[in-house]
Amino acid sequence: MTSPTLDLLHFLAERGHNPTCTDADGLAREACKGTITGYIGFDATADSLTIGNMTGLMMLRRLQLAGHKPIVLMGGATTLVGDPSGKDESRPLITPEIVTSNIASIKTGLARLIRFGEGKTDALLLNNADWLMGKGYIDMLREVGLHFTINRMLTMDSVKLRLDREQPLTFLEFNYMIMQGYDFVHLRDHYGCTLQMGGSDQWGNIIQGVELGRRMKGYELFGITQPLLTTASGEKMGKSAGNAVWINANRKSPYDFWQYWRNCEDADVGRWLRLFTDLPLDEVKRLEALRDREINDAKKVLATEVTALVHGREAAEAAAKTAQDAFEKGAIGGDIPVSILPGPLGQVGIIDVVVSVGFASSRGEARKLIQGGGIRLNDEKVADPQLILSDSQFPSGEAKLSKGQKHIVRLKPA
RNA sequence: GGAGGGGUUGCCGAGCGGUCAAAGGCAGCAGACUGUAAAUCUGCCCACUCACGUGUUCGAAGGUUCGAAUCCUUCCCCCUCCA
Repeated sequence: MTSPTLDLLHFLAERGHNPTCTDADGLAREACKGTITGYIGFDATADSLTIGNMTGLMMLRRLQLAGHKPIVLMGGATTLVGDPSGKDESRPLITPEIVTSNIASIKTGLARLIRFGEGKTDALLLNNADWLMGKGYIDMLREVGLHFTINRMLTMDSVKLRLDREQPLTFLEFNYMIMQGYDFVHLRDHYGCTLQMGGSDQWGNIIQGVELGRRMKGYELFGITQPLLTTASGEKMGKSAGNAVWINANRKSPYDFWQYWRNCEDADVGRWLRLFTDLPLDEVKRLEALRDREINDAKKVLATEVTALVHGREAAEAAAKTAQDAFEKGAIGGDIPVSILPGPLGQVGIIDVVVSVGFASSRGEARKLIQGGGIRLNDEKVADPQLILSDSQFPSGEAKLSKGQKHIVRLKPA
């Protein structure tokens, strides 16, 4: 048995994180001393994290599983500044009030992925607003700014990208890396945190923190990054119909979340199973070896396991059952959303119904959908856009309306 | 401060007095084929209208024209080069 830390890097590698470490040997020595505390920072630009953040969350989860202590750092202060890394233009400013409420909401979505608490390896959720907001400008410059040279900062990729493209990089954003560096040192001071993880776009920021710790206090700090995830066909991971796949249930229902994973590309199943579930590796190997029609079984396992990690086992099973009923039995129930008709039977037209359930954003769009054969009522194509709904379509008190193969709604009379 | 180049429907990007609701590509939605996959092919893709059509769009406001995204004026914003 090697040291726990070699295990950590090895563990991350075998689960598909492809970690790059600033100093693997040093981190190994550090692990010999005992539990490592490691953190990842998240911006609070929205009220929920997305599955784009999930690889980071899974790294924290695995840090914890490996017997170490994770810190989830919410960027209550840094979000007000905006990280230029990996972006080719500035983001609009966001107000402190929004950031605060975003953080509160994000917290609720993390409970199942990472175990929080008071114990030795229980995770902490911190907010850098707690130490950055009250920090005086002159203090900050003298304590921290002293250790950064413009020469060095200008060599950072995040800065170079903007300069090379002759896109503006504001002084505001230019300060982001200083704040992030200071966070790392603060976490080392107060929580003994010696490891920062993140996506490869964070490499520069992490290095700055490592160097700052050494200059200010002689600390030995470490960083691990993982490459940006893309799907097998080269898309940036985590978008569905152009929208982010949110982790919080109020943003995306467990059923829709389940569907996202169920619909992944064949070529991604193995990677996703490794990264986003805790399934044993032999099981992963068995599942990813399935071919053709059978690979659907692997996708169902993937969907249920990931959904269970995020929304809980019960919600995951329910989503799986709803999907099975809907797609394999043609039944509707469970988590299929219910919509009330916008008018009385015998009067409401199908077009208005299609719009009111959200299948189309205008009546014209609804009409075109129907004309294109995209709408079905009780599994029968609606051919006539003028169709008026009547009792006969609601034999059991409700009707099934679908758009395409995957969008289903249960209709109930007003 | 001086000299130029721009701002077009989600994005990229044509158009440069009528035939422009505006080419093409991407993204998206639907159909076919399938396995709730990928690839491919087809249709749709500002709004209202069964439809003919109508109403709002091409940074903003005015103007010239029978007629403007296209020309003129002013304004706002972005970029490049020179100081």
